[in-house]
Amino acid sequence: MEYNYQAIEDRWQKLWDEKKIYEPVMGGTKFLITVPYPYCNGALHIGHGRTYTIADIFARFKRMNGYNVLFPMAFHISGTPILAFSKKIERGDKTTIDLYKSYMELYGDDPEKVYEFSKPENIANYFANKIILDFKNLGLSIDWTRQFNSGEKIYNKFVEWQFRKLMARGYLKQGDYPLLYSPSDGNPVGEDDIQEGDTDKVSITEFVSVFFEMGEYNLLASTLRPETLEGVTNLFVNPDSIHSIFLLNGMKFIASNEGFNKLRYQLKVEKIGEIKGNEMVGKVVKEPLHGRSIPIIEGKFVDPDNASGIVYSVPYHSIWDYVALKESGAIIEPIKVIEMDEEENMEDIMRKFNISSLSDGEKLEEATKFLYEKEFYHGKIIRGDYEGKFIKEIKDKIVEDFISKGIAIKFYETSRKAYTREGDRVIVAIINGQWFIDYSKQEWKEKVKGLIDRMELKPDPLKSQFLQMVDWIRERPCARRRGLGTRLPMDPEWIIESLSDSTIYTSLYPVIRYLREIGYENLDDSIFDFIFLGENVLENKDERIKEIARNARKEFEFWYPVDLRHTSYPHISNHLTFYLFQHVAIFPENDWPVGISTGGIVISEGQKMAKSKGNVIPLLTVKRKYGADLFRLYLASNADVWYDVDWRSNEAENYTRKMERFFELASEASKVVDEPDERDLWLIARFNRRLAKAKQSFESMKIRDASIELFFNMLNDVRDLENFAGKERMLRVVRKFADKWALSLSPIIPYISEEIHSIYGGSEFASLQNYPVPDNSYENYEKEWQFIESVIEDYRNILKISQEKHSKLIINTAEDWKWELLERYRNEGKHIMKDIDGEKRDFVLQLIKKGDIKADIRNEADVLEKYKDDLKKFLNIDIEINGEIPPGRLKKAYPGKPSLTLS
RNA sequence: GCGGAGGUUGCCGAGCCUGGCCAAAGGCGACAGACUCAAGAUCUGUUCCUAUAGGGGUUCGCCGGUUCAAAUCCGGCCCUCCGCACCA
Repeated sequence: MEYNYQAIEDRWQKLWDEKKIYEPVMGGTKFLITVPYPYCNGALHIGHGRTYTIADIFARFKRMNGYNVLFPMAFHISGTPILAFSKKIERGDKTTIDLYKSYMELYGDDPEKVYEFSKPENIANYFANKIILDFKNLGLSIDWTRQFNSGEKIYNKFVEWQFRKLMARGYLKQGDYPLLYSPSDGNPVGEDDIQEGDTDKVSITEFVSVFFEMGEYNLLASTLRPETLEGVTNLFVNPDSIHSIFLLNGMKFIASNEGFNKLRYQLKVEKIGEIKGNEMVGKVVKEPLHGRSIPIIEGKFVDPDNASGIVYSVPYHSIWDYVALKESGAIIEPIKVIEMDEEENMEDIMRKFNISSLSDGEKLEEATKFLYEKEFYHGKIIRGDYEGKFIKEIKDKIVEDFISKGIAIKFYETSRKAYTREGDRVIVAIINGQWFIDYSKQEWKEKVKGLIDRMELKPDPLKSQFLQMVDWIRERPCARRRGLGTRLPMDPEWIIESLSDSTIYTSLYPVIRYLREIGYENLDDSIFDFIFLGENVLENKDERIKEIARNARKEFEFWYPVDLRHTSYPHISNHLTFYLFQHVAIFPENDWPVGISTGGIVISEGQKMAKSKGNVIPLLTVKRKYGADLFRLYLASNADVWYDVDWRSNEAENYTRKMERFFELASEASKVVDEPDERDLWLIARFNRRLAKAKQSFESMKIRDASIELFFNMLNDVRDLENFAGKERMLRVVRKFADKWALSLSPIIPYISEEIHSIYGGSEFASLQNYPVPDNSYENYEKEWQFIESVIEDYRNILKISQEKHSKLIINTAEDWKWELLERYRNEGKHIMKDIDGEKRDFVLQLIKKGDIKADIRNEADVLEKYKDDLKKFLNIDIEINGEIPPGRLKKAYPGKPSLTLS
């Protein structure tokens, strides 16, 4: 029978669907496994497929081990990307339209319907449906009856409830916060609103703008290195740029016009005049720390469009300043502020980086970075209030001090010059009243740590990574002005941000159908309190709703908490950490998560998948080209769960042949009627040994080990038997365990497993069978075979170095006295060396050196006799057992390793 | 810098926790043979060096240490990758 994966997979998928075998009802020992839901803005690629497949393999294994497994999923649509895409399509953005057309073509839909995507919910629904198809194709044992998406009204109500709880527990707060912003648009902007925003990320840089007094004015000079202020020797002002004079807190300031226009969005300032740069050059200002007078020097290199457009100069520690001063011809003695074990001299740096003038911009940048890193991590301050401190320890404190002393302000600037897709400038604005979740609360952190401590976390390092995260996590902005999602109930101007609205939604899986029954318009906090927290607060509801709620509560209590949440490691530092915090904040302790596992990502042909590289492989392509089973097997066996998988198409081709071989073996064997030859029973022993090992591997999520044992190594064993004993004999043995073999692989390759199981007369689904139990009653046959194998290996070894032609192989087993000594050695240890000598001594010495023997069978000669004909044929040489050989040769014979003589 | 992972024989990648059966699984690649008119696919064998009898030598980032014995344990050093947030 030919292996037609397409037909097999279609058939079983349909049957699973029809019989609803992955839609569990309450009862037995439950196991709830979840994976973070995907964001529905495009076709899924093989990386998404992996995370779900690993979870599915584990779910299937658990199911076959008697657990009542619930594996639900839902869809994420909150946030800005979907909205942004739909806007772009509405605007007619060609790149986006082409991208979405290509998705639609991939799925065989009419690309002209792309214009329906100008409604964001159409994007979300379209891809949610495609994801369902993709995942059904993959053979995931998901209960689709419990799906929902994060844009549903029920979901909104639920998240509102969650945030009111957070508020009541004091975990929400408001404050000011810098954001990327488009002044012409009057709105914050995200990555996808910015030109090249996805490939060249824009972040917010925090400058410190220090006040330098010039008469009644303060010049605002900006720096990224406030710790060097002690070493300031002068200011640089661009003579050609126009500067604004403005009021801030009643004081008069000067900054470049460009700088002032940014500051307007960060602080309350009022422009009262202008002054040109060259009017200031040559004047003197007072530095704020000691009131020293320093000159303003002309600096044409100063970019008025960077921060406040005025800089202060620290020639001892800044290569820019050093070179600029050198060029200006001014005679100024640098002041040293930072000391390092290995001092860097500016002249050396100039040589090292091949800098000759200010026009070497790139090299100057490079040198600046080099110097800064060195000084930041190794430099110690040697002047002023912070003398003796390391910069890395004190930098933040310095900034705070300057601000509280009233000698500086923070100035937020974009990390590079950025423009919106419409071409308008992107700057940084301070948003007032930004909402935060206050993850910095100590008591909260302690509880989370307690939880982490008792959770089952895989792989092991996950625990310390989580603990680290808990220590570091601070306030997190949790709402935005735009995007899809749930409005913040206490301040509906704000929309809850997408990572904050998806932290405890796993609790909806058990009860979503009841909530639908109740209807979103009837949902209020009391119902959620009742269902999720068991608080008895339903008095004034009508009986029907009370009844449904009581059932929901029952189902929630049954399934919750989540036994295992599996995802890829990039989620550790965000989603998973929030997931833990939020559960601790909202739910009683017995509903806190039980286990988390993280896995690697998928790379393609050795490279990270990225749209820009054009090497993203859609899930659908793989399924079509190779089939789901092959893909699953590949994922399972290519790398351990927690390492990255490298998808290589030529290896995938090789898997195709293995799959075919497996299928053909099983189906051909099913037609054989003869009983196996006793000599070949070792293969059954081998299978059972591998099965036992694989089962253990599965338990600890070592899916790779399990798949290699059961699939690849087993196929090799079968091949060995075929080569040794011929196909006919091999098939007779394979028939004996093929069904069990298929079942043992069912978690990994469920479709082919169903097919083989049915060929062998199984009337129930393989997916619902008990996982096969290893049978160790064949052990002895394997020992005998191991012995034969080692003889074959030895023979080949000798053959390699012996170049003469031979027609006969004489095999002599070890003399009895050697077996006796071996027995004594095992019982008494090396002490027996005392009272033996000569040949015996040599023998025991070898034992000590080489360790015990592999194949321990006393009747070696009988076994050899048994396999003699096979060996003859296989090695293509005449064989004699315990024949005449030169006396010295017998010395080579050891228990488990007979002497071989060629003649 | 902080935290995590890792450096293994041409490549990928097991082994390391629980030292000895480890010249080190498996795959890829390469070489040779079988099949074929031929190529491919498939199958078989070889693949650190050396040796015309199963032996010897040198290997598991580098340097030391523990041990009868170390890829595996301990100490130090060098190097690589990942995360460090408001982005799903």
